[in-house]
Amino acid sequence: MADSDDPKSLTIASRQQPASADRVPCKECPLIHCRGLSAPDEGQRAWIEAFKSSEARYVRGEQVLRQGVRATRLFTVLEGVLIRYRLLEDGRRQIVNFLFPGDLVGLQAAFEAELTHSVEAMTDVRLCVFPRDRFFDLAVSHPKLSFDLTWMAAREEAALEDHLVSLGQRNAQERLAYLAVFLVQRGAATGVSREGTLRLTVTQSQIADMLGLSLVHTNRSLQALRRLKLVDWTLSTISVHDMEAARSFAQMDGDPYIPRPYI
Amino acid sequence: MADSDDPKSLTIASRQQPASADRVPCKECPLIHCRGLSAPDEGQRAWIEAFKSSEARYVRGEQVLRQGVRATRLFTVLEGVLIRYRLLEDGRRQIVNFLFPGDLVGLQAAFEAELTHSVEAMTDVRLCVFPRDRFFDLAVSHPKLSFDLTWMAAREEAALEDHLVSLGQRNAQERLAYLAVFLVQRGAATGVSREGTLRLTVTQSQIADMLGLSLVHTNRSLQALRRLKLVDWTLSTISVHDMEAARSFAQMDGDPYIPRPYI
DNA sequence: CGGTCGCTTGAACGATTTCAACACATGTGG
DNA sequence: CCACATGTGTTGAAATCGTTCAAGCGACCG
Repeated sequence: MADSDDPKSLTIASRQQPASADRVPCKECPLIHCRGLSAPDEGQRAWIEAFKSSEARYVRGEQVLRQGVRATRLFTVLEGVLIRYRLLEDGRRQIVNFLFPGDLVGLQAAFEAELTHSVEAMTDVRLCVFPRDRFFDLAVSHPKLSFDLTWMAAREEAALEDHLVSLGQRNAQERLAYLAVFLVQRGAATGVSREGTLRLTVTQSQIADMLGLSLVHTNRSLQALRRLKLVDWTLSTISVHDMEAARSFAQMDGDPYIPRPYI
Repeated sequence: MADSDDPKSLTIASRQQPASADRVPCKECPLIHCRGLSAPDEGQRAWIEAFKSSEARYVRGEQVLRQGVRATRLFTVLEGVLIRYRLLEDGRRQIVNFLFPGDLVGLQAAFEAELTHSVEAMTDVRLCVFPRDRFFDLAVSHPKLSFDLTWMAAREEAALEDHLVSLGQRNAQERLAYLAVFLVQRGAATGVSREGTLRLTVTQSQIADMLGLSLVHTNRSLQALRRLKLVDWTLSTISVHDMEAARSFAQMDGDPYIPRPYI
């Protein structure tokens, strides 16, 4: 495989060929019905269909993109959840964000830049694959798509801003509450889960690496939130019993439900 | 002024009308000669010229955009430095990023979203003003510009990712070293300063609010870095004596000098 | 001159990390 | 089947990093 996004995982998974056998036509894109996503119209979907080169699948734990390489493809999440993280040389890891259906994966690749982060599947995932080389055609041929692309980049930037505020200003319990609410709401908006609860396997070690906390302190703070009856976060399930209480505990403002465009 | 980006500052500055009297033609854009910036070609500059509605000036301390409002204009930095920050309800402040010449200000405004942050001038600044309403024309009429726009959004996202890693994984001294290097290099790339030193007035309180540290601890860590002869950061000047040493102290990787497009 | 701003210092306190151990479930090879 | 390793969560105790409170200093300004 000449491609640099070799899906060999550092952690768990055994090697697995992305099976691009079946392929969902964009006209029947399952994401159309997500209330958190605003679908492109039929004409756009036809055009996207032509742009899309294939579909890829990865199992939980596999790496989709690796930090430091120049990838030749970009992706869109069709199904499943992934994380995006950066490793420092001494092994410290910062999880930068979670990726849900409709999200763009590896936008940096479009600019021929070295990736500054890796991407790993948190669940089994299906991705739409787009070739980098024809990426520039997008802007030329279909301005609305290009506009949406900028929109998506801006939206991701806003999410990172939120996380930044969290790491900079909130203490451990507030960060946890914030992240729980963030994930549950993103899950609900993208059809991964129903309101208030998200079934997703996240280890405490991953939570710690997202929030810049030690594993031990993450564990204790999680217990504290459970006692407060604000958030109950287990290995397989995140539940926020009282969304409003949790939001105000974490000092979250702003509308949770702005529908996002996707490609 | 019907516009919601009223430049009345919460902090210092007295009210000042943006004087759009003189206006630099884009063909003679002073940023052309910045080695850190890759200028649009002549054709593009002509088109940008038409898109640009005016120029605005703000003095140090003035607010350019205010969190929570829907702005009708977006800006580009022609000269000077600004900060972008978010306030929490209880008064905590997180500075999200610094803005240098060539940077886009208020991209969120383009999508009719409420701004999630405020923007304030750190020095006297000159901004190019673009109307939000004609923004969509950009994508339609000139794909390359639209492409650059996405590029800029992606670049800003990458910067936030860097800051996020800093807040999540680095201790106080490392964060300070990282920020100093970041600012000095951005300054050098955009012609604000010469290599190794940046003349820019930043209070320790602002540094603290950027790095998620208390004022007192910021002060002590700054002194420690001075004793280590890594970074000497005073109210008016940031100097990094040994760039390589500072970079490795802060565990920074990746190329500092990727030329950025601007508009 | 009083007042504000930015910086500095000391000391006590508290949040978070680190070290170390153990419990529990799962999977694997002998 | 057991023995063993591995991944995840939990707990206790000590150490460290960072915060908070409180005070003082010099510069600048009206």
